Amino acid sequence: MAVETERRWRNILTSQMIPEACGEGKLSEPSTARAAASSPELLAASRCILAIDMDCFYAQCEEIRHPHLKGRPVGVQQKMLVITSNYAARACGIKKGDSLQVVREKCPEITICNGEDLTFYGELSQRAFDVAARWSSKVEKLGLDEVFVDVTELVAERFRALDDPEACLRLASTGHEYPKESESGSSEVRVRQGDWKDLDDAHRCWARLALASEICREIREAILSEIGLTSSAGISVSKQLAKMVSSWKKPSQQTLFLPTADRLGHLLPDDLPVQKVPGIGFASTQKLHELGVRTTGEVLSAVVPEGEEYGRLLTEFDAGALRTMKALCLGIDASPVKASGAPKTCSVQDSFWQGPVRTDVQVRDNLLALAQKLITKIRSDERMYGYRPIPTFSLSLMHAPSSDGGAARRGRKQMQLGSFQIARQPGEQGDDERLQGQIADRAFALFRKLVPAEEPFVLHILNLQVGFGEALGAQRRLSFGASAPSATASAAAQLQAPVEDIELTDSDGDGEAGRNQTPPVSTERPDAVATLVSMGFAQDRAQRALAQCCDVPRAVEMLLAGGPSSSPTRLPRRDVSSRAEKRQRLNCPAPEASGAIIDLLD
DNA sequence: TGGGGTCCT
DNA sequence: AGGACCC
Repeated sequence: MAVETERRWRNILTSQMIPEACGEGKLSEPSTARAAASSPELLAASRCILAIDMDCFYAQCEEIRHPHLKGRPVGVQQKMLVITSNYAARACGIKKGDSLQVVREKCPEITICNGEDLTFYGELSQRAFDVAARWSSKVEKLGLDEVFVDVTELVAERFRALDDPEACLRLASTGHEYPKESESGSSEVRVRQGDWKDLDDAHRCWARLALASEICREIREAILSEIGLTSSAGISVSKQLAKMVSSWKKPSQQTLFLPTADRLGHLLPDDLPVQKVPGIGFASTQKLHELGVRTTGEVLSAVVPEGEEYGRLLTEFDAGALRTMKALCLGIDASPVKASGAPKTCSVQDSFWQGPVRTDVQVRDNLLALAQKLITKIRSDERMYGYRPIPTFSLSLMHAPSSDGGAARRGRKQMQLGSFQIARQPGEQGDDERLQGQIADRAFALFRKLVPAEEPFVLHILNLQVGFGEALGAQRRLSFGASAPSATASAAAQLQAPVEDIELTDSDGDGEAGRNQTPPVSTERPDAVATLVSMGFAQDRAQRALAQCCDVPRAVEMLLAGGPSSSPTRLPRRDVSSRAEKRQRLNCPAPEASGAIIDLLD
């Protein structure tokens, strides 16, 4: 390939690499790629990222909850809107935001389910997350129906696990390959592991992505067989590109995006409307449109710092935002897949557009109902993620000053809860009914600060939110993890060493020894509890131990040690994993190299 | 238009 | 506390 193309290619790949090696996850300017850009080791480290998206998630959940609905037209309603529908309903022409009226006209035989309570959706979402977490510790939630999975390490481990350098790999990617019309996988190439080092970086990158596409298929298959959810997915070197191709073929299909040489100048089409780019949202799109900028190509030609249009852009965006936008329009995104841990906030909301709330008594009633929902949700979060302090509480609302006067306004008031505790300790049996009234009292006080007494109002939205603090008892866990490598040491090693250089040795001396000896656990609660009960532990002790430990092995340790104790323990960190966990992941379904990988021909 | 979340300023 | 982004 031409020298210039080659250079750009390296720059682009480098900018999408492992963020720690690239400078704090910040987007890199392609034209100012770092000196490290030419380092072959870094180039070889381009990431493998999956974006997995459940098809019409709420509607699928309703089909699971009510199996007789399966295949018939189903819509999910919130207030007066049908927010989503299954594919049988979409065949009638139903679109995402249609009103209930329109939907009934288009499809009289449709079944409408109320989707205002998200509890069940949240449970299935968590189970899907836990499935993905068996393949990687880096799983990031985006809403209830989407996850990013960074499988870079697993890909590297599977390649390394080929202990016979003469063994042949059959290489073919799984699923579609953007923008090819036919399914890939038909053309295959045999490669010996010993040839690996002779491949150039581009081909290595493609081979790794092809293996990632196979891993993606495994994860989606597990989500389907274990939960019953179909999904669509994208595979590429960044969250952005993976996400953008994930919707190319739907439903229940996946697409691989290879950063091939012929696309390097324009990883994204020049005429792509800006709002299609993830990261450019409603507000930015409005501003760009006012400036006459509608496509990625127009952004790129306008964002040249010496150019005429740049000054106009600077009136609406700051320089940092412009750099980010430029990178996104080039198809460059170095943002890391952040392991989603326990939620940081918990909120409940209700809206009243059709039946306006105008009196203090109505507000009180609604606050009581919201407080009840909030407590229920908090208790659920505590069961799933452990017990954490709850230091802050806030109310936000949208209201109009009077019935027909001014425009809707938003407001928010926060307070510190101090000695008033919503959180419970693991063993504690609090009086949640009294708590409900106390929460409503405080919420009403906050409401008063936003809407003074005697002032007329029409309330449209009420929202209660709590913020979680750090888990207590950070030191307690050290006593459990003595035999495992410490989390911090492992993290430090990863920061200093390229992925390829760590975990090369198997301390058991036998690469096969650990295979399948540990049941896949992760954080899935119902199964985990059942596992512990089947091992002879009492159910309530098992639940409490799991709430504190989050995984079966640690819960077993705790139970054997006489726990769970009444003092809360720190949650295990999701973003570092022990050697045992890694080995387990490596040996996850289908570790065989035979089904792997790529079309090495151009 | 809903009922959730995250991060940045 | 508000605003941006995501679903």
